[in-house]
Order: sequence, then C-alpha cells, then structure tokens
Amino acid sequence: MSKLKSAMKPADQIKVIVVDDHSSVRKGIAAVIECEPDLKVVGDTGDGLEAVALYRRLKPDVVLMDLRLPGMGGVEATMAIRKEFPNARIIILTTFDADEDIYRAIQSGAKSYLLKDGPDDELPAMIRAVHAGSEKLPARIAALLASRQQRADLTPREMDVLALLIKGRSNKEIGGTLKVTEDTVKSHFRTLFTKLNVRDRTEAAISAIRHGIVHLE
Amino acid sequence: MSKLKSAMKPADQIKVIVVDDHSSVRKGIAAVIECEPDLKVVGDTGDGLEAVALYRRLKPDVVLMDLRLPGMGGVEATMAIRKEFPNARIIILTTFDADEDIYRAIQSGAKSYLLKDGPDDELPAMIRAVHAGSEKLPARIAALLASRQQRADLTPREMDVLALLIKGRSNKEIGGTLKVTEDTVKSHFRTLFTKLNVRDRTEAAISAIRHGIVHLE
DNA sequence: ATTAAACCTACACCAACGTGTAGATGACAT
DNA sequence: ATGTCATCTACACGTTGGTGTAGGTTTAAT
Repeated sequence: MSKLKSAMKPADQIKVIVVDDHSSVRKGIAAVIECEPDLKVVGDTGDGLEAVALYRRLKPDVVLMDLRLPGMGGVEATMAIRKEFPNARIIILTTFDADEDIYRAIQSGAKSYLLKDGPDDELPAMIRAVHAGSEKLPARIAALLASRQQRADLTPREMDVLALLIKGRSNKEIGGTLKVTEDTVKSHFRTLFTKLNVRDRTEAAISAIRHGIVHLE
Repeated sequence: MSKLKSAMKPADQIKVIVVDDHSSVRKGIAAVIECEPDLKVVGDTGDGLEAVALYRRLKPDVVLMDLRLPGMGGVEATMAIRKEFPNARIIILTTFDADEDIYRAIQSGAKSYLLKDGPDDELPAMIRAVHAGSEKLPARIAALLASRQQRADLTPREMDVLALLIKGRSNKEIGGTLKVTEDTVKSHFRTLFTKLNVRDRTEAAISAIRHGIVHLE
C-alpha cells in the first residue's frame, strides 16, 4: 500500500485539508485517506478561522469540514473560504443528519455532505468525485434534503415561536417573551402546524427536533 | 514513535479489540491507539455476535464497544461477553451522550463510557486506567449519570405512554393503543410529569428525547 | 399602484389537557 | 400479614390549546 503511495507523483495527488475540532477525528480521517495512493492530507486544523488561513496557504483541492466547530461554525468557515475562493471544493463531514444542517451547508456552497459513520469507501470516492467537479450527494442525504424541500420555509417569527416551544414555554409565556399577545402566538402556531404537517405543539416540537430546525443541547 | 513501539515487548502491551459497525471508525480508533507504544489493537469487528467469538479467541485486555450495532446492540454484546468472562473489561465508545444509554451501558457491566469526539488523549488514558482496574468515568459522563439518578426510574407503563407521546399521540389515542381509559393515561402522565420534573406533555417529550429515554429515528 | 407576504390582533367555541381527589386490584417484599 | 408499589379507574373542575373567522400594518416586489 505504501509502495503504491510512493509510486504516485505528488503532483497527481488530490490535496486535502481536514477541519475538525477533535484531533482524534482528524487522525482517523487521515488514516482512511492515507490508504488511498491518489489522496494526500496536506494539513488539518480544529479552528474555523485557521481553516481559512490554511486554505490560503496550501490551496488544497478539497476541504473536509466538520459542521460544529467552536467559535466560527462550519457553515461560516465554508462561506468565508468560498467568498475568497469561489472555486473551493468543500465537503461537509459531520455526525449530524438533520435536514436543516444539510440545507444550510449546501446553501453555504459546500459541494457534498457526508456522515462520519457512513460506509468505508464513501469518503475517498466522494473526494475524487467532488474534485472532478461533481456535486452529487449520497442518496440518504439527498433524500433528507428532498423531504425538507417539501416543507415551506419558516418565517423568522415562526422560528422564534418554535425555539421557545422547545424550551417548554406556554403560549402565554411565548407571547410575553416576544411582546405579542397569546392570540398572535396561537396564530403563528396555526401556520406552523400546517407547514410542519403536524396536529399539535407536541408533534411540532418533535418534528422540529427531528429535522434539526432547532437544536437541543 | 515506531521506534518506541518496536522497543516494547508484545507481552507488555495492552491488547485491545474494537467493535464498531463502520470500518472507517475502527480504522480511526486503531490509528489513535497505534500511536501509543503500550497499546495494541489485536482485532476488530462490526458485529456483536462476532465480538463475543473474537473475545473468546483473542482474550484481549480491553474491549472498545460501540453502542449502536446492527442486530445485537452494544449492551447485549457487553452482557454476553461478561456472562462468559466476568472479568472482561469493556469500554463503551459511542457518539451518543443520552443519560439512558449511559445508564444501561454501565448496568450491563461496562467499565467506562467515552464519547467518540472527546479529547484526543482521553481514549488511551482510559484504556490504561480500565486495564489497571479503574472504573472511573469521564467527568462529563459522570455528571450526566448523576443527573439521571436524581430522577426516579420510570415504570414500564410510563415508558409505553412516553413512547406513544413521542409518536405524537393524544391521550385518547394512547389509551386506545394500551387498552386503558383516557383517565388512566392522564394518571400515568401525572406521575411522569413529577418524575421528569416538567409541567406538561410537550416538556415531557423534549425531556425524554434529551435524556435518551426514547429515541427518535 | 397593486399585490403579496409577514406579522400582528381579536373574539368565540369546543376539544384536549392537567389536577385534585379517591378508590380498587394484584404482585412482591419484609 | 402488612405494606408498598404499579396499575388501573372514575369524576369534576379549571386551564390551556387549536380552529374558524375577520381584519389590521408594514415592507418588498411587480
């Protein structure tokens, strides 16, 4: 395996940088990639800001980016890199499969979205595909995205109501916090129920959590 | 680093097997462990049943076990191994930090519980500690366990009610499914609210999800 | 200028939910 | 045997939630 590797000229290898705040995860990803003769990890970091600097310096072919980074999140880091380098090819590699996360990641300019615990050969194949210009998502992720699309987007106000619902607040309390009447809150819930295709607030809460519209923690 | 490794006699090394259904995860863990001269991965598998067979054959010092395995879960595999080898030292290594998962894992005889994305040096240190006889849990996990202990355990019936709540069912529907009256369901919710320390069903649903009493999916 | 959408408010009605209270049964432990 | 606990039932009462209906303002797009 290392024989193959040394036979490959560096110029032909796809240069990859890995951004994840846990170095053990970076090591694991690197270990998988290093098994592939045509791929090469040229840098890694656990910080979003540093990721941008690293990109400037190393000009990798592909970036593997975790979504949840301390300080600057993966979405922000992706946007920052793409603002400066519109052709940057970034793959989001994360443990979360919430619709909303996937949606925001793709919106930010990421080319693909992989789950860390996906099949073994998925990552190298996706690196090559994305490097070659593909933007194809794994079937599972594409399905999640499609299911999200079926649902109309929520307005900012509806997001507020939903966020407070997840904190266990009553209509009256939500109204108090948002400085509107209880009736208005009910009105927002009404449209929310329709958009989320649920019958009541409990289902709405579960659905919101399941789809990653709001995050527990 | 590999110099140190070769200087270490195999007999002095702590033998580890890794059980996880994703081979890329196994590789990552192995990569981290192989950096430590006193640790050695002697086997790995993605299957719970096979894990038991592997244990019989290799008699490792420590087992790293994922919780969510296809077919036989990590808890069952842990119990199966400990039934046959009561001294087996098993560390649960998973991505989930739900109280309930941790609780069941420790109940099943696991010596420790680590999160996959924990600090880099945590895993090797824990392997050594568990091998030496320690059962200490990481602070974060211990705190989660403690918070669970504050809560009285739920009765089977209460679990049923909770599970149906997470499916978005009303009191009447839950009663219909469990073949009891709506009043009985309310009665169960009453005690449930007290035990979970919440005010209403929506909070109960959120709390149950957060603590891993019930699982989405 | 008109339309559309987000956002807000109001009121009334009924259904669903939460609580106080009270009692019955069977299982299992001391 | 007595007690404790899980389970179940019942009824009444007040609160909260969900819906039908109707109309208001502001902002942005056509």
